[in-house]
Parts: sequence; C-alpha cells; structure tokens
Amino acid sequence: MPTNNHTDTEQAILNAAEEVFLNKGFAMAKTVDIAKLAGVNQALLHYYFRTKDNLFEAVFAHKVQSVISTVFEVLGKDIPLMEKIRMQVELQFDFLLSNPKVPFLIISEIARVPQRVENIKQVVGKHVQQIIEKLQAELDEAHREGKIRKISALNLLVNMLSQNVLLFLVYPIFQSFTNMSDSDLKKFIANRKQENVTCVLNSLKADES
Amino acid sequence: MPTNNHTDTEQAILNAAEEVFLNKGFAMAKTVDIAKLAGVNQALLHYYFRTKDNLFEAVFAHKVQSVISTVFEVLGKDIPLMEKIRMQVELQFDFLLSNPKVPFLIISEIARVPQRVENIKQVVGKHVQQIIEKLQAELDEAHREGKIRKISALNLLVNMLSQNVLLFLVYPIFQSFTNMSDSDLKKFIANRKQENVTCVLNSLKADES
DNA sequence: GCAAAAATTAATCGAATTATTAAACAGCAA
DNA sequence: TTGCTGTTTAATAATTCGATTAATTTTTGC
Repeated sequence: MPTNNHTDTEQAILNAAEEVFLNKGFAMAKTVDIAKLAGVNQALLHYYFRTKDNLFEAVFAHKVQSVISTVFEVLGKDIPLMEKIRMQVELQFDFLLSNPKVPFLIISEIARVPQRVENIKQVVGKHVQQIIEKLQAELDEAHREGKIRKISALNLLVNMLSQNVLLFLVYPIFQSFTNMSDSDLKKFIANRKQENVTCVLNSLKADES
Repeated sequence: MPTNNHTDTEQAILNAAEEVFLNKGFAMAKTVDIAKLAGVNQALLHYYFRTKDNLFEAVFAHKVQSVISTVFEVLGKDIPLMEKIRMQVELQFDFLLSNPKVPFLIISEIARVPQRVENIKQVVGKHVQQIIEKLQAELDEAHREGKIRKISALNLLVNMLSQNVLLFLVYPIFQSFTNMSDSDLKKFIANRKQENVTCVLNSLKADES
C-alpha cells in the first residue's frame, strides 16, 4: 500500500477527529472510530498524537481559534455602528451555518473540564475585552445622539449570540416537532438569518415614550 | 450504621443522579460518583434501578416533563396576546433560573441518542402543535389589526427560546471573560429577564415604512 | 424473639476502550 | 547498499467503569 507524507496523514487524522469530536463530544468519541474514518490504523494516532487528549486538544484549539477570529472580526473595524452590527450578526450566522456543531463542542467540553474556560480566556480574553470596550463607546455615543436606547455592549453581544447560536443547538428538535422535511428546515434556517438581524436591530431601537 | 427506608434512599439516589447527570450529561456521569454523592454503595444503584440507563431515564423523563408543563403553560391560556407573550418569556426565564442545567442535559442527550427526539415528541408533540396553531392564529389576528408585523409562531418561539436559553448555556464563559464576581453575575442574569422581554416584544413591532 | 425479607456493603468480574510495543516493510535519499 | 521515515499489522498491557455476587446488617411480620 502506498503511503502519504507526514502532513497529509496528520491532516487526515485531524479532519477525522474533528468530525467525530464535533458530533460526539469528547467522552463518547472513540479513537478507533477516528482512525477508521481517517483511513488509518489506530497505532498511527498514537504515533502522531500519543493520546486521545492531545488529539482533542489540537482539534479544540483550532476550532476556538476559528470561532474567535471569524466571529468577532467585524466588531473591531471602523464602520458605521448599525451597519457593523448587521454585518456581525450575519457573519456569526454564516459561521454557524458552516460550523453548526461547534457550539455543542465548546459547551460540552466546558462541562467536562470547567477549567477550560480560563484556558481559552488566556488566549483570547484580552482581544475580546478590547472589542467590548470599543463597542461600548460606540453604543454610548449613539445613545447620546438619540439613535438607540441605552444598552450595554455585553447585553448586545448576548442578544446576538442568543439569536444566532441557539437555533443550531436545537434544530433537530424543531425539525421533528414540526414535521419539517430537510428542505423545509433548510429554508427555515436560511430565513432565520434575516430574522436574527431584525431582532437584534429592533432590540436597539430608542424607547418609545 | 442506621439505614433509611426504601423511598428515602431511592430519592437520595435520584437526587444525586439528577445532580450528576445535569452537570455531566450521560456519558461523562459515573455511577460511582452518583453513589458517593447519594452517600450509598454503588451496588445500591443496581438494587434500585438495575442499570445506569434506567436511572438516567428516570431523571430525564422527569426533567422533560417539568420543562413541557412549565414552559408552555401560559401560551394556551386566554390572555391578551402581548401580555401572554411577556408572561411566557418571564415564565421560561424563571424556569431556567431554577433549572439552569436542563438545556445542557437535553441537548447532550439528543446528541447521544438522536432518536430521543422522537421519543419526546410522542409524549408532548400533539400538545405543542396545538399551542403553536393557537398562537399562530392570534399572531395573524394581531397582524391584521396592524398591531404587529407579520411573523410565524415558530419564529416567535425560536426568538423566545433563543433569548432565554442561551444565556444559561454560556454564562460560565461570560463570567470568566468579563471577570464578573458571582454577585455581579447574579445581577447581570437577573437583568436579562427584562432585556429578554424587551427583545422579544420589540421583535414583533410593526415594520416602519 | 425469631425467621424471613429487604436493604446495604465489600469485593471483584468482565467488557469496552485507550495506550503501548514489537516486528516487519515500503519508499526514498545519501 | 544502507539507513531513515512513515506506515501497517498484530498483539497485549493498562485502565476505566458498569454489573454482579455473596456476605452482612437491618427491618418487618408473626
């Protein structure tokens, strides 16, 4: 049997591991399954990563990185506030559309190892904190100009994430309960992008007296 | 060593199991831990429940039941629509406040056994479907009267659940990232109740031309 | 009180799964 | 050729964890 070079095989293992860990979480993922999916032998996992933990670590770190770099990319930019928020919601949504299982991975991993949170924070905490401060300043400014109600950046972020993330955690339940076909579901989800933008922007509207 | 009677011990085991399953999910929960937390020997779990699966089943069914009976209680009632929606959001929120780990339990269980969804549907699907239809009729009515924008009951439900549920799935991350003290976090969460009501109600406002 | 049943425990078994090693071999570069 | 890297197969050690068993204590009914 011909062989691949180092990086090809390693990448194949990583891809397989990502697939399995995303769908099962750490505890229910079997290294044998990962090996099988990667089309390699179990011993190769050991050769490249030594332990299941190491392999998971590699996958997890990569995913967290992609979340952060994608999901907060826009907020730091210099764009008009409303435009920026709309883009941010859409960007988050698109990311989730291509990575629907990532929220589950992160949540279940934090349930497994609560200390993971500190771990992540050390990598990206500073960055996130700066973005929040900048956003808060812009929100305050817009509020002073009477464009939006008074709102904390934190609450706005929670609103955005809530609207976007939960759908991808629960759509299997939804599909079943509403007897949607797969294509119906796809339409429903596609539709939620606009709905989410609307909700988030509406939540900012100045109070009516 | 003095002993408890049957129901006391059984209940102690159930309580311990609930605690552990809620925090870890099925796969990561260890029967030894449950036994230790209940203050009994591991073999007693088998004496009362025979298998880990049975024990989980008891906990899970109970939780699902409480979700359904609490969380959709108001929507069926005859109350003015806006009032009803506000109450519904608050009721969901209060439930989550007392049961913050339930969403994680349900989501992780469905990831483990996808067929669980059908299971739950058979118990409560009919009920939920009726509530959705009733709600849709009321929404259509209100739209005709120009009070709200056109919206599907399903989208409204997703909005409500999104706003309420996600917070409880991610607050550990939030707390860490924002360096909130426990009491700060408590305040923030308490505050979200009003924020969620506002968001959901705002999302219904008639479109501006 | 006493015998039978119920409750409980300690000890360990067995299955599943992960980690590890050994031996062999193919491809390739020096 | 020689030697190195990547890879495979095969086997097995180690571990984890749920399940079982057999013995012990407690409760209950008579």
